[in-house]
Amino acid sequence: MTDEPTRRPAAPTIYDVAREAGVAPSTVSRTFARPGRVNADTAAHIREVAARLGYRANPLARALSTSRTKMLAVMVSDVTNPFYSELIRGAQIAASEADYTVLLADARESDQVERESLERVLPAVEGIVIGSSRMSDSTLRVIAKQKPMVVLNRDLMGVPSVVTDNPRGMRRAAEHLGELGHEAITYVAGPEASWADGMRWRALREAGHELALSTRRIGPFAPTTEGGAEAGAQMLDGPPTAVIAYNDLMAIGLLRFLVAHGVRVPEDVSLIGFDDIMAARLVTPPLTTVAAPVRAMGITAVRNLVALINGAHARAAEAFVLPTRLVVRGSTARRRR
Amino acid sequence: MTDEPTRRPAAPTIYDVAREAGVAPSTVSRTFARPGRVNADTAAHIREVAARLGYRANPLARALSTSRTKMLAVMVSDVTNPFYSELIRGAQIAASEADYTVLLADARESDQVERESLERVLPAVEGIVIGSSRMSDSTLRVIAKQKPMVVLNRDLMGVPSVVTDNPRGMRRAAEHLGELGHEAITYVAGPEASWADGMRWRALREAGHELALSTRRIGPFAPTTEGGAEAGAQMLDGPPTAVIAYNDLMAIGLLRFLVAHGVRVPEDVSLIGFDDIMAARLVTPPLTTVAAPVRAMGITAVRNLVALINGAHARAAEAFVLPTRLVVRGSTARRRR
DNA sequence: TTGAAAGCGCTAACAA
DNA sequence: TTGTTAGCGCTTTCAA
Repeated sequence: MTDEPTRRPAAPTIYDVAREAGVAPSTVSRTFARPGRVNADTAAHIREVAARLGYRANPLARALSTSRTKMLAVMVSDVTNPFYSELIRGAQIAASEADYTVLLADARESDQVERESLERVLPAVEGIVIGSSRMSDSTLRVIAKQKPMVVLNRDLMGVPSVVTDNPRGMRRAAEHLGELGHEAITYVAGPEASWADGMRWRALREAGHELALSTRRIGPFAPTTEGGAEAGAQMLDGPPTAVIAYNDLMAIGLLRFLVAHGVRVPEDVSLIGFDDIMAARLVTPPLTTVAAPVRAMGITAVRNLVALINGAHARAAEAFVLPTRLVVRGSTARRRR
Repeated sequence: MTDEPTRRPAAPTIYDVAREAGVAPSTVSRTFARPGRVNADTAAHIREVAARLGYRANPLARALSTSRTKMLAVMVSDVTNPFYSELIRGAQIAASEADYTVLLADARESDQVERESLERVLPAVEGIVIGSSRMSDSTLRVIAKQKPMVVLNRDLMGVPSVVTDNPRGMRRAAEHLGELGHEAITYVAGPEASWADGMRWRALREAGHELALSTRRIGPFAPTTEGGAEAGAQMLDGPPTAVIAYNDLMAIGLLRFLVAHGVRVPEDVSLIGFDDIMAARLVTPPLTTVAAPVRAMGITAVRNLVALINGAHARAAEAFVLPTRLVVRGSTARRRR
C-alpha cells in the first residue's frame, strides 16, 4: 500500500521566474515583497512570467528570512462548543484582513492535549489568542513573554485582554427578573477556575444588593448541558423561582432537565443564560440570555494581537470591554408563586 | 501607539545548543531529527543542554529543508456550522496522532473568501481535506494535482473520498416512516450543487419505489434553519404527513416554522433530519435524524490524507463509506390523517 | 559516530 | 532601479 510518493511537479521558485524573465532573483523577490521598489515595466513583466509559470512564493522560506510567519494561533478548549466556533469565525475574519493565517489549537478539554497542541503550534506563529485555557496564570505569563498574546475573558496582569461587560449584562438580567416580581435569584456556577464565572457571580451579588434581591449560588458545574442537568437535579426539591446560569449550554441542560421533571419554564422557574448561542433560540421555550458579541471578541482580539505584533505597546492595564445585551425570550416570566 | 516592538529574547537555535554542548550543529540536528544516528551519551547530553536552554526546533526552517511542513489544511464552508466543528474535531485528533498541525480554511459561505483562504493556506501544507467546497469538480481536481487531497461527501473522480452511507441511512428513514403508516414522503432539498443532496434524494426515490411509498421533492433551499423555514412556508397549505430534510439545521428550521404556524409535529407532520447535530436533541420535540459519524469522518479523512502524503496510492476508485444510523426521537409518529 | 559544508527558497543589505 | 552576496535555522550529503 505504501509506495513511492506520486511525482508531483516541483513548484516553481523565484529562480525559475528570474531565469525565465531574464532578471536577478532579488528583483523577482522585490516584485512580490516590496513592489514600488522596482520598475513598473519590469514588475509587470515579472508578474506575467510568474503567472505563466504558476509561481507562488513559498511562505515558509519567506518566514525563515523575515521571521514573520504570518500565522496566528487561537487556542480554545473545545472547537465543538458553539461559543468558540463563533469566536474562531471572528478571529478568521480579522486575521485574513491582516493577511494572517490562523492555526487552531484545540485543547479538547484536556490539559495534556492543550500542552501538546500549544507546543506544536507556538513555534510557528507570531502571536497567540487564548480563547480559553486551563493553564495557570503564571504559565500563561511565561508564554506571553515569548510571544505576543491576547487573552479572552480572563485577567492576566501584563497581558492585554478582551472581555465582555459581565457586570452590566448581569445587572440587566437581575433587573429584568426584578421587574418580573422575582425576589430571589439562584446563580448556577460554571467552572471554578473560570474568571468569567467569578465576575458573573460577583456582579450578581452586587446587583442583588442594589436591587434588594436575595441571591445564592450553587455549583460549580461543568459548563455543558450535562452540568446544567446536574444543577437541575440539585434544585429539584424546592426549585427557586429565578435562575441565572453561567452560560447557555448549562441553562439549556437545566431547562430540559426541569421540564422533564415536571417543573414548568417559565411558569414555575424563570431562567436566564449567558452568550446567546444558536441553540438558545431553538429550545422550547427559547432562552432569555445575556448575549455576548462573540464574533466581535474574536475580531477585537486578533486586531489587538496584530497591533501587538507590529510593535504596539501592550496597554495591558485596561482590558477591552465589549458590551453585552439582554435578549429577552420565552424562558422568563412574571413570578407566579 | 505603534512603537518599536518589545524586545523578546531570540529563541535558541541549533547553534547555541551546539556551542553550549561542545558538538557540531549537525550533531544537534541529528539528535532530534534522526536519533539513533548519534551516540546515546552524546544524545543525552545534547538533550540535556537543549532542555536547559529551552531549545525548540524551528518547524519552518525544518520544513524548508525537508519540504515537510507537517501541516494540513481542512477546508469547510462554515466553521460555525456544528457539523463542521465536529468534523474539525475529528481532523484534529487524527492530525495530532500523526504529528500534524491543522490549518483551518473557512470559506464563510463565500466563493471569494474560499479562494483567498485556499491561496493563503495551500502553499504551507502538505495536503488538504475538503470538508466542503463550492469549487467546481475541475478546479478541485487541478488542486488535487498539486497537493494530496481527500474530499468528504463528494465524488471526485481520481480523488479519494470519505462519504457517509446515505443510501442505507435514507432507506432506514423511509422504512421508519413507512412503518408508522405514512404513504407519501416529501424531501426538502439542500443546496443544488451538493453531492450529498443528490445522493439522498436519489436514495429516497429508490427506497420509496421499493417500499411502495410515493415521494416528492421541494427545493433547493439553503442548508440552514432559514432554508428550512422557507421550505415550511412553501408547504403551509396542505402540508405532507411525512418530511425528510437534507440536514438537521433545515429540519429544525422547518420544525419551528411549522409549529409556529399551528402545524403540530409529530401529530400532523412527521419530520426527519440528517446528521444528528447537538441541536437536534435540544429542540422540542427532539428530532428524529439519520446520524452521521462526523467525527469519524474527520479522523478517516485525515488518516487517509496522511497515508497519501506518505506515498500511499490513491485508491480513488472506491470511496470510504462510513455507516449511518437512524436515531428515532420525538419528531416522528404514527400517521393520523 | 562525528564534523564540515552545501543548500532549501526567500529577503535584505550593500554596491553598482 | 537592479544585481551581488550573505544569511534565516535546519537537514543532508560527504569525508574524516
